[in-house]
Amino acid sequence: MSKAPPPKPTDSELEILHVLWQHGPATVRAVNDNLSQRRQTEVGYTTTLKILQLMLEKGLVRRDDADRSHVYRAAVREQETQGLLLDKFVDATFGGSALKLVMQALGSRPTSADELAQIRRLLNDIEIQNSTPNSDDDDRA
Amino acid sequence: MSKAPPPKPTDSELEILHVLWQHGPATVRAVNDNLSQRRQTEVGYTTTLKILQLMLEKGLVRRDDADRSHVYRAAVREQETQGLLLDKFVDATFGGSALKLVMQALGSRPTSADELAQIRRLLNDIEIQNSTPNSDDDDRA
DNA sequence: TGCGTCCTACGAAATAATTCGTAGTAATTC
DNA sequence: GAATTACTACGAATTATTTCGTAGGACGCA
Repeated sequence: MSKAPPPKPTDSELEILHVLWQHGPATVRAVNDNLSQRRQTEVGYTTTLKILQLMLEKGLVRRDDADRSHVYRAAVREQETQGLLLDKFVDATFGGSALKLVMQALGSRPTSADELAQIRRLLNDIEIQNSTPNSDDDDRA
Repeated sequence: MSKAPPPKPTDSELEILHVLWQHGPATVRAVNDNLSQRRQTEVGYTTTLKILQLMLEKGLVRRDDADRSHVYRAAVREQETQGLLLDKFVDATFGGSALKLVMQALGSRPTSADELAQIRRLLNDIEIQNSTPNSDDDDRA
């Protein structure tokens, strides 16, 4: 058996992950500065430190403590984490229907022509994949 | 000044809202039975009662206490609530980009041809709306 | 009327998340 | 080498959420 997968990050943890995903490995100081910037309010240094320590225990980040200033980096991938959170959110909010979510997301907010075009391209790709099953992803009828 | 808008429901509150949206006004007993069904585990009656009472204070539900068994009903609309939650979720998880969310939702899970068709129809509707503003949804230029 | 049942109200425990203060220690500087 | 600064570890207060126990009142019925 392998180790337990990292749990769903909390809001604060997710904010820190965004920083790490965007900037790569960083010290507590760097993360904290970045965090303070993107919020209205300052964040206490030890607050950021504490959360990073908890994230380390949960397996959400790894750290290099060779130097005195430890360097943290994300241990989970952005897409995978977003996918995990999305699954939970779809279940909780839209009863598991990704379709409803997409309809709501597109229907209740302005969407530019460019964005619509991107989505159309994606739909085309998906339909091609659906209709031309490859050896990897078979569709037994 | 008007009254404060109802806050974002918590997970448990959202679960109860789903029951009320689906079944209409209901007693605590009815909500609790329904809740116990859709979970693996039983829910304590007073747990449901308590949450409904808190939801009443927050303005998420209204109640008719004319009879001994009070009857609760949702005070917030399903679509609006989902929209509110979706906004927060998009901000927290996808940095505010609804496009990324949609791409992730469609790209990383199986989507049936029927669903894809529905989305295409929606895209068409949106593009028509974008290009032909009507009198109802004004176009002062 | 008295008993059992169902209901609401309320207090409070348990857990989780967020925040920060303090202490100790290593590095830096004069 | 003494003082200042920077960093980690840790404890703890605070707040929110979820959960349930208990008390008290109303109802129904024999």
